[in-house]
Amino acid sequence: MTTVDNPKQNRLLAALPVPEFERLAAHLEPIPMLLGELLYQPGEQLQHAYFPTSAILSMHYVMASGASAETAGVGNEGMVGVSLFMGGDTMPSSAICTTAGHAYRLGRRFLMEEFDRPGQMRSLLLRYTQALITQLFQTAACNRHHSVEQQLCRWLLVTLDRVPSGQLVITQELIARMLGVRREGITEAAGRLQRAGVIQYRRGHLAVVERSGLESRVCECYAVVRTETDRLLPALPHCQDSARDRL
Amino acid sequence: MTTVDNPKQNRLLAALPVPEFERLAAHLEPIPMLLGELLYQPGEQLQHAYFPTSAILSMHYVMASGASAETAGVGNEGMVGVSLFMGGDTMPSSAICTTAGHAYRLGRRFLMEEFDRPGQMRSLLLRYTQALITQLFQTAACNRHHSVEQQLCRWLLVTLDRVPSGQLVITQELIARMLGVRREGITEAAGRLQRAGVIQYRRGHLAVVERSGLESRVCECYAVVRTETDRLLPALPHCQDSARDRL
DNA sequence: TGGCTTGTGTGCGCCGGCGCACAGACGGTC
DNA sequence: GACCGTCTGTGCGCCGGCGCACACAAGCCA
Repeated sequence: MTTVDNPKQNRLLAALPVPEFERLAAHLEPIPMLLGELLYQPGEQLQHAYFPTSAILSMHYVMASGASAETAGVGNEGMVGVSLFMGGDTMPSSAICTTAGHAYRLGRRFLMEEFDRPGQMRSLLLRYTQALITQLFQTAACNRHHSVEQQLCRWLLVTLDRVPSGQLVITQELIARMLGVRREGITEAAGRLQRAGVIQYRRGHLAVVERSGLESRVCECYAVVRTETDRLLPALPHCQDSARDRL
Repeated sequence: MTTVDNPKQNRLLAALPVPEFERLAAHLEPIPMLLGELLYQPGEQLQHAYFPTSAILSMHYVMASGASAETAGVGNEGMVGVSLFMGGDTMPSSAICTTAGHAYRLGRRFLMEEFDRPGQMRSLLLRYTQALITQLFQTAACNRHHSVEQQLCRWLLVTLDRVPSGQLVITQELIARMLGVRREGITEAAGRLQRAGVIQYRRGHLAVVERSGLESRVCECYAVVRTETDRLLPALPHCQDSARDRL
C-alpha cells in the first residue's frame, strides 16, 4: 500500500470545484476497508457515505433462502449511500467490501448539507445515481439472459477497470457468491478461461493475462454500463498516472 | 372509461402542496396512452415526463439478440423520466405502455424548474427514484433466483395493485415478453394457476379470481418492493375511493 | 358460413445450471 | 516436515427453462 492516500482518487470528489472540495475535505475521513467488511445491512440507518479510492465495494441482496446476488459494484467512480440524499435513509440491500483498499467517508450531516446547497455536488451525486440505475438495469437483464461465463467475464472486466494491475486477491467461492451462482460453475468457467490463456490463477489469486480474451467473450452489458458511466461522470484527471501510482 | 380524469390520481402529483400543484397544473397535459405505445427509446432525449393515473408503463431493456426484459413497471405511484432530473437526459432503456389508460405529461422545462426550486417536488421525485432503485435491485435478484411461476405471480400482483378490478387485457405472449421468458413457460404456469382456481383467462383476457392464491405462491420480492414503495411515498388520499371510481 | 389471423396447448429433445459427494492440492501453522 | 483447514477439480443425476414443431381453438372479417 504505497498509494498516496488522496480523496481526489475518487472520481466524484475529484470533480468538485475547489471551494466545494475544501469545504468537504475537512470532514472526509480516510478509512481502510478490509475484505468482507460490512458497510450496512438492510434497513440500517447509514451514518456515513463512503467514497472508495482503491477499495471496491459491492451492493448485495440476500434472499430469505440465503441465496444472494450482487446487483451493483462501486469503485472509485462512485459512492455508497445514495439513500442518504434520496430521502429514504435506509435500503433493503446491504453493502460489503469485496476488495480491500481505502475509502473516504463523510458524515451523513455534511453530505446532506452539501447536497442541499446549490452547486456541483448535487449534480454529481445525481448523475452518479443515474449511472447506478443503469448498472442495475443491466444486471437485471444480464441475470435473465446471459451465461455464467459471460457474467464472469463481465465481473472480471469491471474489477480490472478498478484494479489496473490485474492481480486480484479473491477465491472462486467468493466470486460465485457475488454473482449468485454455484461455486462449481465458476470453477468450470474459470478453467476454460485459464486453458484459453486469458486468466491464470492459483488458490485465492487471479491474474488477468489477456484482457482482449475477456472482451471477446463478455456480453454487451459490460460496454453499455461502462459507456454510460463515462458519459455521466467526468473522468479522473491524469487517470493513467493515478493508475500507475501503485507501481 | 368513466373515470374522472384527474392528475391527483397519481400519487406523486397528489402529494404536492397546493401552491406547487397549482403551479404545475397549468402545464400538465392529459394524454391517453395506448397499449404498446413507445414513450422513449435508448438514447432518445425525452421531451416530457409522464405521470400515469390509470395507464401502466414499463421500462424495458432490449438486448442485441432481440431478447428483452422488463426491469421496472410504473403505475400511478410513479413517473417515467427520471433521467430528466438526474442530469443524464437519456437512458439506455426504453419505456412502453403495457396497459392502456391515462397519464399526464409535463414538459421537460417545467419539470426541471420545479425540481430546482426548493419544495416538495424534488423530495418526492427523489424518493420515487429510490423506490425505483429498490424495484431494480429486486428484479435483478429475482431474475437470478426465482422460477417463472413465481415471477408470473409477482407480475400479476403488481398489476393487480394498479388495476383493482382484476380484469386484465393481455396475452400470454406479451407477459412472456415482459418477463423475458418463453411464451410456453407462461402458458404452463398460467395453466397451473387456472387449474388451481387462482386465475381465469381466455384469449387475451385474464382475470384474477383469488388474490390469496397468488400471494401464497409469489416470492418475497413482491412484498419487499411494495413495502419499500409504501414507506417512501405518501399514500393516495382516499385511495379506496379512487380504486372504486371505475365501478 | 367459410377462411384467415392470432392466441393457446402440448410434446418432444437439449442444455445450462444446480445440488451433492468426494478426491486432490495448496499453503499456512505448529 | 507433518498436519490441517481451505480452496479447487471432477463426476454424477436432476430439473427448469429453451427452441422447435405442430395441433387446435377463438375471434374477426368478408
